[in-house]
Amino acid sequence: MLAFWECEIVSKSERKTVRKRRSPEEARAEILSAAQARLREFGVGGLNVADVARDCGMSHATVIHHFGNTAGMRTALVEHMTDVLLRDVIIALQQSDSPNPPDILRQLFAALSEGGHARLLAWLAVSGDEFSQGAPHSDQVANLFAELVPVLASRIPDHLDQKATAKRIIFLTATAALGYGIGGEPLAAVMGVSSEEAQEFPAWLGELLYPLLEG
Amino acid sequence: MLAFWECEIVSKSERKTVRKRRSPEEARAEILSAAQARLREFGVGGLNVADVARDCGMSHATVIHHFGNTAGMRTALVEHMTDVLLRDVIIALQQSDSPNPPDILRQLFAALSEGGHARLLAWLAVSGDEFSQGAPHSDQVANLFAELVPVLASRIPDHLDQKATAKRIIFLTATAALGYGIGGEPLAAVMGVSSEEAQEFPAWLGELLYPLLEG
DNA sequence: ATCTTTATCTACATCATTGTTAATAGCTGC
DNA sequence: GCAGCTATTAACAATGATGTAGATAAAGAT
Repeated sequence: MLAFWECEIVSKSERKTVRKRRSPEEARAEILSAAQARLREFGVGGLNVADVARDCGMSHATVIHHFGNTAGMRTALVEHMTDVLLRDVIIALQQSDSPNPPDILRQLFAALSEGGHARLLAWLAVSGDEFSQGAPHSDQVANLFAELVPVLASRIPDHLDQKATAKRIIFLTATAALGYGIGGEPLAAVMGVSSEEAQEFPAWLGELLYPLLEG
Repeated sequence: MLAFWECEIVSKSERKTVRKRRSPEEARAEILSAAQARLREFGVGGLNVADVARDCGMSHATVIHHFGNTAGMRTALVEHMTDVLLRDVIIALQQSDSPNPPDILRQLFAALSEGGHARLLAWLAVSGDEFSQGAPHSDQVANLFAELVPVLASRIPDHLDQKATAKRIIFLTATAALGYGIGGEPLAAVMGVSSEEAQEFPAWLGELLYPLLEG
């Protein structure tokens, strides 16, 4: 049996937690990673500082220390995810160095529909202007498309409006990839389409567009 | 100048608010309408009972009285919106009584991309299982597609797998409509596509698929 | 070693949202 | 008119999330 002051001292000394001290960059990266995982698993509702902090093994005050407030954390997350999205698209377009337009389109489709990118864009579209600060880098995306259009246009038969058709093809590829990435799985399920058939879909779309790129 | 007890009586009698008494059906409809408007304008974050109630000119306790709790209101909203979505799709497919497959596809595209239906589906996809109770009526949707597939398949050339091709065409139309409804506007803006050009896109898609339906 | 910096923690204050309860008021039927 | 039903309300309670303040500890610098 201890006297009350001893109890107090002991309990206070036992409560001394070991702190894991990170560099600011490490801390931010760790937090954003956990936040992204929570977003994937629990949706928008899971994006609160307390839960994210617990996933990182830190107190929520630390999260606020690094991002200012909850909104700061969220916009930083959007910025990070759009950065990754843009990087993936750029890589996809550069990777298909064989300037074979169907290949390019397939890469574009994959880059937009995979890796949760479509879900990110859907989230941005649905979360009413709440995260538009960290929104996609319009200029870079515009440049990307501006470079892509003439590549496709040069392959399109003369009797068509080459530039307009190229834009439409890209537009179709992008919208289909978006819809595929967001609702492809449940849609396939409800249509009785097997997952193998669904996975062949991008290739089929490429073949469908091939006649337009034979010029 | 009034004595304090008179003040009290007057203030209490003046505080008697006039109540607008609705039928349960009216109240539910009014609440769901306001909730849908808030969802459109403020996104998922705007869906709390207090704000919805204020938009209806009632207290939030009334909303809870009619739906049990906040989750009840939200699932009821999802149910209502998916009902409307399904109804619109059915109407669209029946309306094109001229069994001209390109027309059918165009109607399907319009029904899925317009009226905020695409945004609803995106919302469902992003809101991690939070509202899956009120999710689309899988059976009816499956029946819908089951009826649609043979109509298209009969028009598809023999040398192709008619049923598989029909499914792919429907799949493409649906995913493109989804992506178009969700991200068509900002995508067109960043691609330098005018809104007129974007509005012609569904028709162009129909023409693109036309050769497959000439059988 | 000592100092400085700052990432981290605990504890508290604040606010928003949700849900409950008891009273009230607007209908409908008699 | 009167009575019963219930939609509606105000007020309160409870919970959770956010943000703040001061103390503390881990690292580097001197």
